[in-house]
Amino acid sequence: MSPPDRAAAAGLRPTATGRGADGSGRVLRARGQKTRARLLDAGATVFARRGFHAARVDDVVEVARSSHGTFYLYFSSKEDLFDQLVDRVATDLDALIDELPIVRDTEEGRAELRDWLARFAALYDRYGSVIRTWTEAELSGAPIGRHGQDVLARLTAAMARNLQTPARATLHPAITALALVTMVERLNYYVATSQVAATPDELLDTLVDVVTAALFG
Amino acid sequence: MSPPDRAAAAGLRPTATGRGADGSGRVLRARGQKTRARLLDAGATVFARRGFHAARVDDVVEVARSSHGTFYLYFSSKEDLFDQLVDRVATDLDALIDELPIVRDTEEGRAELRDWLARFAALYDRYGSVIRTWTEAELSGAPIGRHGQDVLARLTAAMARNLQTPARATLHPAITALALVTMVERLNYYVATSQVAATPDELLDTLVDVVTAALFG
Amino acid sequence: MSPPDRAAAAGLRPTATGRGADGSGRVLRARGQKTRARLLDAGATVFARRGFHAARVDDVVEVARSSHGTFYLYFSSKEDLFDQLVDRVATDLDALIDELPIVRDTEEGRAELRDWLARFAALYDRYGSVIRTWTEAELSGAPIGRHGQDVLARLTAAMARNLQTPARATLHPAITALALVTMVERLNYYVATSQVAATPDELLDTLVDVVTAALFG
Amino acid sequence: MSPPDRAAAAGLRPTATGRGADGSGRVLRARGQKTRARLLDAGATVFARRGFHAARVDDVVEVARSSHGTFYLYFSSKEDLFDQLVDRVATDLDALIDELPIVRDTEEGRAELRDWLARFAALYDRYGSVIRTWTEAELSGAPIGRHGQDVLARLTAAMARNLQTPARATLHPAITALALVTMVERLNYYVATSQVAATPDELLDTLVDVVTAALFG
DNA sequence: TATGAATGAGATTTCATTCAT
DNA sequence: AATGAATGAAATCTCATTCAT
Repeated sequence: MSPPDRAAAAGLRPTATGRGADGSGRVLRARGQKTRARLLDAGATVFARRGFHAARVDDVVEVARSSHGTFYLYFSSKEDLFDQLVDRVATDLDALIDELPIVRDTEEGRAELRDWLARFAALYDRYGSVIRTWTEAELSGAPIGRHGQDVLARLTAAMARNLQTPARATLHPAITALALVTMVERLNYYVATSQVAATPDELLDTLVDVVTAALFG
Repeated sequence: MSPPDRAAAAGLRPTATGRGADGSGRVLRARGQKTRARLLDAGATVFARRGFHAARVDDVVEVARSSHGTFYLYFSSKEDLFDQLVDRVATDLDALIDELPIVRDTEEGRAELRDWLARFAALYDRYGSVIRTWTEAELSGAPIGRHGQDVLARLTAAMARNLQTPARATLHPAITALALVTMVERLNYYVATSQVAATPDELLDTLVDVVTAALFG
Repeated sequence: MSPPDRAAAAGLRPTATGRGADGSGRVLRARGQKTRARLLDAGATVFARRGFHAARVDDVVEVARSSHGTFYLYFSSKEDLFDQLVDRVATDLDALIDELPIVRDTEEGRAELRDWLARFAALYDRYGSVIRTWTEAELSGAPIGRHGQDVLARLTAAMARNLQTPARATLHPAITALALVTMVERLNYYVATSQVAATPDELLDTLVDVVTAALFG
Repeated sequence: MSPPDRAAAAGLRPTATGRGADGSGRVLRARGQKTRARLLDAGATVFARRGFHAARVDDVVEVARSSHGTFYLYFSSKEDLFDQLVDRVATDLDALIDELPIVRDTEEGRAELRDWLARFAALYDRYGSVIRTWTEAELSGAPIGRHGQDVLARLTAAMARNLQTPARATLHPAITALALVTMVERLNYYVATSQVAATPDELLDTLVDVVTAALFG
């Protein structure tokens, strides 16, 4: 009745080496790797365009110039595709989070912050679609939503380290950090989706200004 | 938290005349008014839980303890229900936008800002579900999304008036305003959905601090 | 993501009264009862013709002159339909099992046995399709298969009571009983599916003879 | 239990010449023979586990540790694989049918019957999976099913020869024979699939007893 | 005014078969 | 001789909407 989940059974979880993570055996050759990557990219594109629910597998395979059958060779469901995209983004984002600098109100400090924000913007430009979809309701309860919340929590915690200075002792660290983080995320969102007319440079300059002001006002 | 008079008024305002919104010119008696209100409330609840796409008419009528047939007596489609909810929220929000004070770095100015933010929070507590769903709707470029964008634009414009002072002339007005607005919206979102542990008071205090700092840093 | 199973949630489990067995609320009116019955009958027909796997929901709704949507209003899946049919058959069969007579080698005893076998044949004629499908492989592990095994076990146990006489003490009760039961079932199968040319009367006469001979040989 | 020489011989007999069964006239070398045998064995296993319809080529090649491409090198379709398995079994079964003894109610006669039943059990142990699947195939009226019916008819006819004695002239020969045959088949089925707890010896003893009783009761 | 029932277009998913290496 | 990859027709299932009472 319940057919063995081929993709899952085959251990297709994404790994750069193309070897299933559970060691169950299936190894993807070059061509398979390419197809899988094409489907992941297409997924990012389509989820960005329509959100998780409105996105159809049909759209994904069309963008990837593949077929339904092929899709289910690599992903056990639409949700699985999203999961794997989330994994990818979370990994990249975690790496970035580790590098969030302690903001200083100096020429150098501002340069460091600006650089980090630029890298965040680059990542957002590529995978913002997935990040935005984290927010999409109903998923919030599911493990996916949780995953997104975890990353958000780590980012906020990293930002909160900036508030452990006497200067801003009066601010509630968790809330302030979250305020700054969401501001950064949303602004990137509005710029990435062209809902506000601003150049990337203007975005960065403003963010550096506002964040610094908030921290050292 | 949610101001009762506002909510009650908003519940009926769009059809205060008792005229059905489906263009049929049908006049609603007391019982019909009540059913319609129940469906609208249920819609807000369900859209909040699942988002626009994942929300099923089935869910709405179940929450409203009504039936499919009845639903289509009051709304011509699922989208229509959402539209009417948006109308309700947009009206209330526009009224609030008109009252956004010019922020001043004085005891009195902070009190005014705090008061405004409290009223925003109250509105968000009640109708945040719909506001959040705007984001999802925006992705599809539907007229609904446009409606949301308009309100956002008006709110941002109002906030931008705060930046036309010499003090902050260096900041990009549109972006900064948008940054502050989204920060306020998102923080309310995270508090309303209990994704961050903070009391409403802490939220308000922090927002007043950060907004003031950003404007007068 | 996982939409609430409408049929299951609605408590549509079959009950003559049309009230959900779990008391969850949904009550079927006359029309609904009729449609559900039509679908169950169609299921029996189609499963008989093609077996469980080859049967398509398409076939079932066509025979019932209904639609896909309606089908899933009453059954959560093809398997659920089968489950409910099994329930129905198992209940009837259990009632019959209780009445299996102790076989006696007298005119009267043979008449009793013949009568029972006739009733079994009637039931088999109606629901043999479902009974046969119990056998269909892979189902054996699933709860469905188990259900079938249970009924078989009860029938065999009832038959085994016939062997607790000194006369046949040398026979292995469980195996002998099973041998007789399967013989009865299979013969009905071959007659019902016209794979052997025999009249119902010939079938009954032969079965009475062989069973009696086996027990009193 | 399964007589090694028989099974081994049967494994290759249909293509003992090394000629592919797909009509391509391809001549198989040792390696090809081995692969083909592995696929046939895997087919028997999988058909047993899931039945004809539920069995996927995927499962077969996985059990055979081969690939889809290879499968279609040896078999033109899933049905072809089943056909070839049926051929294999039918050949063995026909040989056995020819040896069905005329049952006599003597020590020697019982020994002969017991020996024959033991050989049947051995064959069933090995290929019962395919025999069982005949039943499923019969439902669809496919040529495969017909094949199975033919073998059954021959077996029944052979058994019917046992009834042409004055002693049992009152019994309907075809039905009685079929009754005995199906009893033998089903009992082997239940023992082979461990659905009844009985040793092969108990099975044989009981079958000899019941068959003899039925014929000479 | 209300509602249970019915519908069918459209989405997801499966799997036998073919292809390219 | 072997195989990983790709395909698409066909199946299952969902749900917004209409119908009949």
